[in-house]
Amino acid sequence: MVRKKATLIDVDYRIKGGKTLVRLLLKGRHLVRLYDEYEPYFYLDAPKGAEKEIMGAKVPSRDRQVSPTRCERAAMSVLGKEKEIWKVYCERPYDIPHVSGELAKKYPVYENGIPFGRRYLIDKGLAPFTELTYEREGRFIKKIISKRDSKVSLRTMSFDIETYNPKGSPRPDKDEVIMISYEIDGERKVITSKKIDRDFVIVCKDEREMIKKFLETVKEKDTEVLLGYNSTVFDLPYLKARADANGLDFSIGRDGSSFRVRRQGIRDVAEITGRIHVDLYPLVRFMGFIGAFKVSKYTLENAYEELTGKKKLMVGKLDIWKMWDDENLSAALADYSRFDALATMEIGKILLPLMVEMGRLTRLPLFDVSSATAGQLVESLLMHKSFEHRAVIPSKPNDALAHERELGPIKGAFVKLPQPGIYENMVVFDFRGLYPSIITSHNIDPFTLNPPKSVPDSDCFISPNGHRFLKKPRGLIPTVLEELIKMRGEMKKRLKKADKDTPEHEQAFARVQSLKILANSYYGYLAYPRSRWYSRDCGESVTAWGRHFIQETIEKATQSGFEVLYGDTDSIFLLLGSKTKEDALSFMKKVNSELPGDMELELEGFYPRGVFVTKKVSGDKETGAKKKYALLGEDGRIKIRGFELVRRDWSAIAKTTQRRVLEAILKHGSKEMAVKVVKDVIERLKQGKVPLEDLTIYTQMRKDPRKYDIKSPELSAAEKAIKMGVQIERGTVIGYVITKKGSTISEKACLAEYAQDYDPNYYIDNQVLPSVLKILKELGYSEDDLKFKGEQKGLSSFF
DNA sequence: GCGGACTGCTTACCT
DNA sequence: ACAGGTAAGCAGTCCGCG
Repeated sequence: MVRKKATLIDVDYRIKGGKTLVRLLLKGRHLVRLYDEYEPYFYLDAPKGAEKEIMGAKVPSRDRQVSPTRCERAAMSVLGKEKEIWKVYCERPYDIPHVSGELAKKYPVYENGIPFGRRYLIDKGLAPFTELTYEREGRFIKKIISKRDSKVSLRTMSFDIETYNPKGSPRPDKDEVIMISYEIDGERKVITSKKIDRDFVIVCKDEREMIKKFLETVKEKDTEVLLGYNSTVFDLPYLKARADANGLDFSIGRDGSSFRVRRQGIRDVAEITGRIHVDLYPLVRFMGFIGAFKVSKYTLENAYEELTGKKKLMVGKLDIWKMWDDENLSAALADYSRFDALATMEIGKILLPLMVEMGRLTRLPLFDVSSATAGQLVESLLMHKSFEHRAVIPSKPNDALAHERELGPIKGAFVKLPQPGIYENMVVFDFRGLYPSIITSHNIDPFTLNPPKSVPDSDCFISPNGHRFLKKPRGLIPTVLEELIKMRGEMKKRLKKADKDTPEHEQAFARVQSLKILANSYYGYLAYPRSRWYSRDCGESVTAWGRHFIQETIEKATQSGFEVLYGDTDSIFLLLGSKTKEDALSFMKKVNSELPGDMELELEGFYPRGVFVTKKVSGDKETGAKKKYALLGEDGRIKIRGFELVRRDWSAIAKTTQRRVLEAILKHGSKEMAVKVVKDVIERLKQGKVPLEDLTIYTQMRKDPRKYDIKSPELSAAEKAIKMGVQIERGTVIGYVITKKGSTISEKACLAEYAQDYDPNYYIDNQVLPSVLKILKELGYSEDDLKFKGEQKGLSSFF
């Protein structure tokens, strides 16, 4: 028996000799794989006398008829009630869905659909990135003695490929890989088959040797984490296809295997045995989606530039093959290729610490956490906590139930209609973590919901829509959420104390971030139709209380003599008017003294000026627009929400002009300046002086280009490009320009790369003017002033 | 035959 | 594939208009 220490990295399982062996990947000085025997099982809520019936179940599994191996009674908390149920064991993890599926026809089944590696982590109370002290015998773990947080560093390689693309997009069956760049341990190289005079270039005799060299390097460097950018969809499959074409095994795994692509939700993930493949592209998108890091475009270039603040070396994608063919330019192409590996590595350095902390927190291994959805993060932690509380983990709903849940969406938040205009001296308050604090303050949980009638109202929280929640005992979800909020508070203190640019600071930052992301996802998970802990009544109650508190606060503010301009979900915008900042703060204090539990109204800020605009409507009803405003902060910065300016599907020319108009009005209070800005831009547009990149409109194709019902400008541009050989599929963000050629806007649309000219009238009438007029209108320009009734030329004639 | 009102599809935003 | 609420563009259709 040997006592050892190592950090837990990953976990999966193998079947050997009819036994299921959990396989742990640990890192001490080196990576080691150790095994532990563990039996797969699920729970069944069947009567005491059902043993014969359970053991008698016989169903086809993967390769043969299987039955449970044994079963036993277990005392558990089942959907909020203490009772005895059956714990049913099977030989192999993949027998579980078959056997439980059969028995589910008659009795409720719990804890299904848990991947076996995770099952093991849950039952042993283990989290990735913790250091285990354990006793081992041969290749088996005998006993885990202790565990603690660990700062493990993983050998990380970034990589990227360039391909020959004379037809626009490269064709994996014909077009060669011309460069493979990578970075590991500060060594940044480009593998290529052309003699290029650069000291970082590794020259191979042909494509086959290049791929071989790359695979050897991955192996020799003992790569533990492999970072790519869109590598699941592009680099890995392309390399594999080229390896096949060259009669080469694409043996990138630690055991010499290739990679496996698995469908996860709507996207694919690529797994590599013995290494952790992290595709940063979906990760960058996910970060934006949950509001952690937001980038305006998801290209490697843009993500790198916006996340690091540095400029990336670029070449035109369509020129790559020409550069390769041109002796004078192939060195520049190598520089670019090498930069891709660097950019990928740098993005990894920003996102990986966050993934590691999120993994620790949710107990998910790095690969899983890097490819997880928000729902999986929440669910993972809840499953662990549920186990700790000896409560059965609810099963995932089947498709029929999930679809049924989707049919009745839950009523959401309240948004107050603003009165359009320009205002001075405002104060904005918002509820800190509104939904999480509502959940913890009212003990909202599927199993504290609707107690028996015999429980008096005084022992319940009653939601505005009439649902009752037991005050005691605490539900699992409020308990876990409360822990997260508390941890975040403590971690924020630690973050403040830590010196910048230290490992402590980086870790505290990543933890604060992870905790925030996670805590904010609980409400969504409760109302998510495929959630194990779905409860329509809970979800409805959270939003009902949300609407209740924001509306109550608006009433209180009005009664206290403030004019309430706007509010959305958890925020209220007040006009100070004759009142002082102190009055506002004492109002906030008063509100807080009347709020229950953890709920708190916070000062978001004071704003000397702000503007709300009119909603664009056909007809003559004029109302304010929700979710669109601009505020001038006391520090001179402008906070802009919802305007064209913050949308990627508007051209830069419209957006910068709108920004300059807002600055002229909010900062300088000058409408003359604003009008001059607009006149100048229109003049430049008319003279054809505006570069195409300022006119490009970016839109994501959210469907397969063949599956649209109607023709839109972006679809029309995409179709033209596809004809020329450009690859455009679901998810591609395309940039297009409205050109002079054609009659409808769609006909005029053309992919930016191929555009030769632009239609100034479109950019004046449909881009610049609409986006600035809605603001200028608040300065007293009347509708008629701006429209020039009867004028056929449209708005452009006004300026 | 033309413009305005309106609808449906679509995207991207706010919290 | 965590939720709902919202604005707004463009294409297409309907409707009035002697």
